[in-house]
Amino acid sequence: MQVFALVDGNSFFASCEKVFRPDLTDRPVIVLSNNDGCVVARSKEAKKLGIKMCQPYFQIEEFCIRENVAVFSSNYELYANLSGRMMSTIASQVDCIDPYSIDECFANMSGYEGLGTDLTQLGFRIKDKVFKDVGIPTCVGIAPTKTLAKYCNHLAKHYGGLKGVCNWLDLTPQRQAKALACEPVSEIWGVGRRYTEHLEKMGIRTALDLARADAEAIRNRFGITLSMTVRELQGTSCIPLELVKPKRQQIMRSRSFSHLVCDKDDLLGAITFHAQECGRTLRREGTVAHTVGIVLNTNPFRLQDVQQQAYPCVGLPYPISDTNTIIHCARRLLNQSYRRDFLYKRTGVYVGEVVPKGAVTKDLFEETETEQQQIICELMDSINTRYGKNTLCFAASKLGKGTWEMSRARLSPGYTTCWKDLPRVGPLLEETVPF
DNA sequence: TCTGGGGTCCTAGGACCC
DNA sequence: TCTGGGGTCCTAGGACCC
Repeated sequence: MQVFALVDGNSFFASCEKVFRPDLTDRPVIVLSNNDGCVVARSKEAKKLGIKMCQPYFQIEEFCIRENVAVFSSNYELYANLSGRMMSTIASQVDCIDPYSIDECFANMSGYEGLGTDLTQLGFRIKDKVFKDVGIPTCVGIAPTKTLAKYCNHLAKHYGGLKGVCNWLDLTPQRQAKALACEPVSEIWGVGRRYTEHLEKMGIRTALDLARADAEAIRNRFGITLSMTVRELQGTSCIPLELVKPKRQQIMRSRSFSHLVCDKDDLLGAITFHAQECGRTLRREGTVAHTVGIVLNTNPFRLQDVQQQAYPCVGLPYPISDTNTIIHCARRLLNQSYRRDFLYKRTGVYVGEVVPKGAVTKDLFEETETEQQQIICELMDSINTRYGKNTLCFAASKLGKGTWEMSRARLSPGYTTCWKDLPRVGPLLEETVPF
C-alpha cells in the first residue's frame, strides 16, 4: 500500500524569525507581507490573541503594541535558506521527498512497514530531527493519500494530544469517520471558497459528506480535480509523489505600491526593476522565455475608483533571457495599456512559455523550411513597404492551413526552425526596434 | 490613509478544418 | 439546393494552492 507523509513547518515564517531570537520564544510573533500590508504568518501565541491570517496590519497596529507582539517585515532569503535546510533534513530520514511549498513537503513512506518500521515512530523521528537540527517545529500527517495526509497534518496541528504526529492508519474506521464529520468541508485540501459555497448548497457541509459523495457525480458537476479529492478522501491515491519537479512555465515579479500612482514614469521605474529581476531569474535558471507581459492593477478596495486589472502580453520572435528585450517589451505594453486618469496600486512583469535554454521548440508548420523562408520574405517585403525597412514585428504566425496574416507573422530570418504560434497583439510597430 | 506575491490546472466554447 | 458533425487548437475565465 502507498503511504504518504506531509511534513509542515508550524507558523513557518514566524518560526524562522524565532530561530535566531531565543528571547522571542514565548512572545507572539507576526510576519507582514511586502509594504507591511497584511499578516502572512502568526506564531501560536499570536493566533491565540485572535490575529487573523491576511489581516491588514493597519487594523491591528495599536493592538500589537498593546499586546507586545513582535512584528517583522518578511525576509524571504532567510525563509528560503531555512526551508532548504529543513528539506534536506527530512530527506535524510526517508528515501525520497516531494517539496510542495516553502514550508512543507510530502515524503514517501511506502514500503517501510514491510521492513518493520513503525510509521508513527518514523514521523516522530523526522519531527524531532528537524527541530534539533534546524530549530523549526513541525507537524507530520501520515496517510494512504496526499489529501488525507494533509488532513492528518491539520489534525496533528490542532489536537495537542497527538503531540504533532497523526497517522490515519492508527485510527479505527469509526474514529476516521468521526474526525471527518467534525470538519467543515472547506478545510479539505482542494476545496476553496467557491467550491464550499456550491457544495453547501448541495448539502455537503462536512468532510465526511464529501468523502461519502459520489465521485462521478462530483466530476460531472465540478470537474476532474474535485472528483480526485473525493476519491483521495475515500482512500484511493490519485495524486502521486512528484519526484521530478516540472520546470516552471512562468516567472512573475510584482509589487504593490505603498501609495497610489498615476505618473507613467513612476510605473516605468517599477516595471524596469521587475523586468531586470525576471531576466536575472531566467539566466540564473538557464531558461529562456517566449512571451513578456506586464501587470497593471488599480486598487480593488477603492470602490470609488475606475478599475483596471490588465495583464497584457506580447509574443517574441525568438526565445530570450536578456534584460533589454524584456524592458523594451514591457515599456511598449505599458504605453499601450496605461491610462493617465487611473490610480495604480500594483505593477509587475512576467515572462511566459519558459523553457530550458537550447530546448527544441515544437514545429507547428507543415511548410518546408524553403516555403517558410519564401513566405517570410513576402511578408517582410509587404511590411517594409508599409512601415519602412528593418521593422521588427513582434506579433505572431499563421491562422490556418495556407493562411498567413501579416500581423501574426514572425519575421526573423534565421529562426524559421523554431516557429511557434503566438497570440495576436494588435497593430504592428511603427518604429524600428533595436535588438 | 493603510488590504501580498507568487504559481498551477481544468474547462467551456469559439474558430477552423475536412 | 440542401447545409452535418467530429476533431483539434486556442483562449479566457474560473478554480485552487501556499
